Amino acid sequence: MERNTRTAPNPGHDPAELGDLERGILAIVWRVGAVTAEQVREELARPGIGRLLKDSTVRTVLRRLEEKGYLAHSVDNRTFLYHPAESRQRVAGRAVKRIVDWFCEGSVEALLVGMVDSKILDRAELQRLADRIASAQRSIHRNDADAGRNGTAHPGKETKS
Amino acid sequence: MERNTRTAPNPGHDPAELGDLERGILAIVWRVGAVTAEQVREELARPGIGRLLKDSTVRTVLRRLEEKGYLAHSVDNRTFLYHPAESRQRVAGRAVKRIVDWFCEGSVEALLVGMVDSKILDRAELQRLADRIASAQRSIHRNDADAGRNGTAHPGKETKS
DNA sequence: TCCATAGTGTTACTGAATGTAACACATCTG
DNA sequence: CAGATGTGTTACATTCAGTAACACTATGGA
Repeated sequence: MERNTRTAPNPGHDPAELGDLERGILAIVWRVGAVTAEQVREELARPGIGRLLKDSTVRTVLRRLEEKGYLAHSVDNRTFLYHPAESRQRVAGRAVKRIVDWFCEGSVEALLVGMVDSKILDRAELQRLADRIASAQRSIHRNDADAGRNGTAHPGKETKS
Repeated sequence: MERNTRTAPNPGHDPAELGDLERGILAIVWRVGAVTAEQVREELARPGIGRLLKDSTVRTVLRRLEEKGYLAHSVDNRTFLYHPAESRQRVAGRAVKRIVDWFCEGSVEALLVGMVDSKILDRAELQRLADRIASAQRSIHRNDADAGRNGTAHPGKETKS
């Protein structure tokens, strides 16, 4: 029982419903790649942003993130090794889709207009973006076929006892 | 005292922290333009999506939305007339900025890549987007100067008693 | 063999945000 | 003046995220 790297119980969870700590921990996992609860705990403590959290706190959040489908874990010699179940970009993409659906009636174009309008994107940047879309598309094309999906599906390392 | 069309107490509120009902009501206000609590109530009841809410419920949510800076109201003959304090696009823009900052390290490009990656945007659409950015920019340029910011700052109609 | 250590599983408490609404108060109108 | 209409205030239940304690279980060394 208990096969490692189990499937996420709830894929496609709404990323807007992540709290600050959850987001922070997710960021760490994305950055580091595969972490233990202890590592996460240390990472969190580093910049003095937050005091050192209790071990159980970190583990609770990690578990919740797994339940929500953001993380998966494998068991490396009795220790949980959490790793991303989805790439950051994928999560971001879904989050933005929701926003576009809710507030822009599904029009990505309208969204970009809104971003410029609210000074989030200036026209120069938008132009740069347009210029680069072609190359981005090429890169996407590559990723379409190989395992390059940043962070999705970690290569095995399962040394289950 | 109590000048009408008061200033939003909390502009720039995080749009991710809106509940379903709040979002729904906001959508109605954006669609209709300026509404009374009663109108909102009727609109909400229409598709049978939710049962008819009590009047006080709707008013509470409207008030909260105003507190959060999404709506403003003017008093038309003793009746509150709520109207958008910010355009949908602007709100969407802010929401997306947060997401980009959190999940894409500020790179809108990475976001677009992620959207394609998670099938939210297909390459054809992205291409169309690129093709249209120039014209969108022209349109933005126009909006830069005139009052065209969809939904922001409603023209007066204040018939305060 | 037996215990200390390292890790996990389970359960819980608190505060904030939302959905939902009752009730009291004010004002216009017939 | 009474009723209708509309606002102000207050409240309660739920849900979620932050935070953590405590119990349980292998594993490795004395």
